[in-house]
Amino acid sequence: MDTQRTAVPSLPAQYQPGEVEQRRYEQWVAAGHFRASADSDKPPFTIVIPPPNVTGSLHMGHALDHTVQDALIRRKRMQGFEALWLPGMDHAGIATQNVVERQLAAQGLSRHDLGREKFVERVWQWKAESGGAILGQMRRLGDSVDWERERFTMDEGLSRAVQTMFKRLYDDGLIYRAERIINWCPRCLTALSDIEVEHTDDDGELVSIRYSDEVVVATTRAETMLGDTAVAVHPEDERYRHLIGTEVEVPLTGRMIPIVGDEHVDPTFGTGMVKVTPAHDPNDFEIGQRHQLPSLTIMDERGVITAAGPFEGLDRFEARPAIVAALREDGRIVAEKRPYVHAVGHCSRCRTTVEPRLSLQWFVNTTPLAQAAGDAVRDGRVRIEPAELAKRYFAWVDNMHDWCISRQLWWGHRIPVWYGPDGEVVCVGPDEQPPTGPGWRQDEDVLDTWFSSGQWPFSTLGWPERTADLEKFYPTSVLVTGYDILFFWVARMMMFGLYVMDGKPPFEVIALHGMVRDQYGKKMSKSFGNVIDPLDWIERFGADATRFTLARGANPGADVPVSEDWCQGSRNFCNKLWNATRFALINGANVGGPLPEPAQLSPVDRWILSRLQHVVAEVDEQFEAYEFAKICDTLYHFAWDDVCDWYVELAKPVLAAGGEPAAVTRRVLGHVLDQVLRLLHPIAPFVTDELWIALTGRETIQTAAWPVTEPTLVDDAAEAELVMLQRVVTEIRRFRSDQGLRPAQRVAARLDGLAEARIAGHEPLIRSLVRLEDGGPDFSASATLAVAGGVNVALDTRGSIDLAAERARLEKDRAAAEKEAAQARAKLGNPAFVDKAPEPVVNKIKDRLAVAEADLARIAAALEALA
RNA sequence: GGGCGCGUAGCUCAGUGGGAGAGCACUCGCCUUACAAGCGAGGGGUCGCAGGUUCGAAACCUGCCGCGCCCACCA
Repeated sequence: MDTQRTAVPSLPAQYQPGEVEQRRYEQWVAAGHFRASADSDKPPFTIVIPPPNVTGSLHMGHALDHTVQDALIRRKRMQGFEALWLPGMDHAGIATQNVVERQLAAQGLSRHDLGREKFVERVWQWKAESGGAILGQMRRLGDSVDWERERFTMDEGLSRAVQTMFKRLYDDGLIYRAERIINWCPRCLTALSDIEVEHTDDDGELVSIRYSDEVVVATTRAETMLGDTAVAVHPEDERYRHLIGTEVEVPLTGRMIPIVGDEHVDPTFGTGMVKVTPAHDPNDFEIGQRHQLPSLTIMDERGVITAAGPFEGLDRFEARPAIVAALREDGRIVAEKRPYVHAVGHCSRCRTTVEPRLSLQWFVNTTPLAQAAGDAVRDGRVRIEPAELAKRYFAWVDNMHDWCISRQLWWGHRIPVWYGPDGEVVCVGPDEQPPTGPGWRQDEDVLDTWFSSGQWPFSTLGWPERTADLEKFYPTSVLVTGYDILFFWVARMMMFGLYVMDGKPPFEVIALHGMVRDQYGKKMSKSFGNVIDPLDWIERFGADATRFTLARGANPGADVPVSEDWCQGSRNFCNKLWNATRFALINGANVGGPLPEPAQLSPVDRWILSRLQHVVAEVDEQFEAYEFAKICDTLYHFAWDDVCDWYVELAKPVLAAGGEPAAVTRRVLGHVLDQVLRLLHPIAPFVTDELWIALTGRETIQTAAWPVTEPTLVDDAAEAELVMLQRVVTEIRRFRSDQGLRPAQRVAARLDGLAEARIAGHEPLIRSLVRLEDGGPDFSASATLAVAGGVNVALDTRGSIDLAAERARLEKDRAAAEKEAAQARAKLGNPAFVDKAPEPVVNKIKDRLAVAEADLARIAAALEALA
């Protein structure tokens, strides 16, 4: 049995993660453990990383996202899958361009000073510097990504995918160019899609302006009146119906505009009259369309008034008060309300107030694509975890507006459309030559960054080519990301994937996690000063502790609160594993060969092996349900409570006694630790690998098989026996604690009733754990303690027992038992309960009553013995 | 304005119809030869409020109060 015993390496008493982590990670990469091959016979398991913004650095949210993905990948790898975790980064068009523009601004330059070509070159330079930092952070986290497949959304291959996708959508009539009111950022000087606009409730000022005696309109944006081309009223509004078809003069401009009737107007709001500015408001634009109103653009792309007159050249926010002042002077202002809180859109990248602007842009007609994206989830081909979040997904895809994809930026994929001298428009595919000749020019704009990241699950695998990778690894298995980009990114990938991959959705499961928050549930923000850098934790507590802390808080779809205290707890847990393994090594734990025959196993061995089977089954279920918090909880308690606090403590006397029982225990201990380390490896890869190698002498835990349950090892009797043993031990310890008996102090005692409690065989163990010694033949008790399961302990402490304290304790226990018994009797005395409750429930109550009554009897006997 | 969700121990959260749980924090006692980043014991909750359904509600229904998030073109 001891032949495979490993040499005892000298592990230090405390786990030092820093040294271990760097050494191990380089070994893992060098050994090629993270590489996946399309040629493999193993079934594929694929995750593509949500590509981080190339200019950013990884924050706690990434650490959470990566921990979850790495855990899934590592487990599948151990389960024998060809597991591919594909890394990469996103060029993040507008965000990246803004960063570089800010750098230029610090030198007093603008992108126009450099010109398009030089500017883009400059962004590539910045990408090279910044991207490297992210890759380094991923290594520190322990991400087992296939580095040979790292991709970037602006790579040649991915750019080819973008062009192919554009061309295909264009040819199918799903991409079109139109003049529309779009969200415009006057600072970034580009169009924004709906999702790039964030609404906040801002203070404004609502003024009512008298256009004529009968016409009074309200507005928060007085400056737009320079572009008014109508006033609208509800067609059914009795007050104003007679005005429809007449004209009114716009103050300050002298322009005559018609009054039209339009259903959009809410007669109950304000005066029930609306000024209509088709070029500067999306609603007004629609009203304009319906009534063939002209659109008067009164502002340039920077938000500066261009309408001729006294306000020309003023910024929109200067023009507003100036116009209000001028109107007031004219006596045109009839009412003012301020502050007036209303929703205002801001550029999500720079916070500038968005200006609705009439302009010519490219759009994707999302109607058929969004329909398919919704159906794939509705019909179960794609599962959203947690399922409740599917409602949000549907709310989005079922109400999707057409997607504005052109951006007036330089950093990104240029729109592959050429315009000819005679108004020709040619969309050019990746293998086609763009038209040449005088007068031809390419569209200046680039595509929305989500247009390329939306193709990530297949473009990274080689699409549009039908590569071996694409065949093997698409569709991907699970997409792990925060619920915050369910709309931005996930819905786009669904639309594109279904569209070009023969209706195959890009992933089987969408596993959503929440946002990382601080220990009070507050959002982490720089201004609040509660941001935690994952690298700081990795350095102080280790990557495993950081990962465990995040995973431990990760309930599906829910936000994840973290704090340094909790990370410290995780670090302590890693150290606990470390020391448990140290104990095992010192005591010659054996990890080779089959487990001993059942007949050789002690009840304690059978108990821990049985518990292990439950744990393996639970962890598997929890993994399948993405219940990371529960995985951590299960393993934490099994490793710490069952293995360390009970099994190891119970094993000590056995190991000390030596002989065959000790050999059996060494084998069981080795097995249990081996399995626990495997189960924990996906979450805490470093410490488990280090310990497993020390324990087994083998190369790495990464390729060790994932534990499977062994039903023959489930042993209910042994579990019941240990529960009783634990209760008795705990009760005796409580007595010792209550009595202030020093842990080292031995007490003479006689244990009565162990046979009735079916733990007679454990008497030596119990005595050893709670330091009770045999009183010998002339034993005479000075006190009696009633403990669980019919066990009484007769003690002789030579007069040092505080009888009053013990009596008080027993009285308290009796009160509790009486309450319990009374409750049970009341239930059983209720005919409705006995009649209607299911039988197991009734039996349970009967059992409970029996136990309570037995407890009462024991307590009474003990009290009598005290007296 | 529309939609979704939450309110359980001091803090953060599990628990979805039958004995109120975990981690951290707290109290007491211990350096018991794996671990003081540890060991043992303990205290602490009318499960937001009010009704209802049920033999039985923290859980299911209704209303109210409080909080959060997402979406949104009421000037």
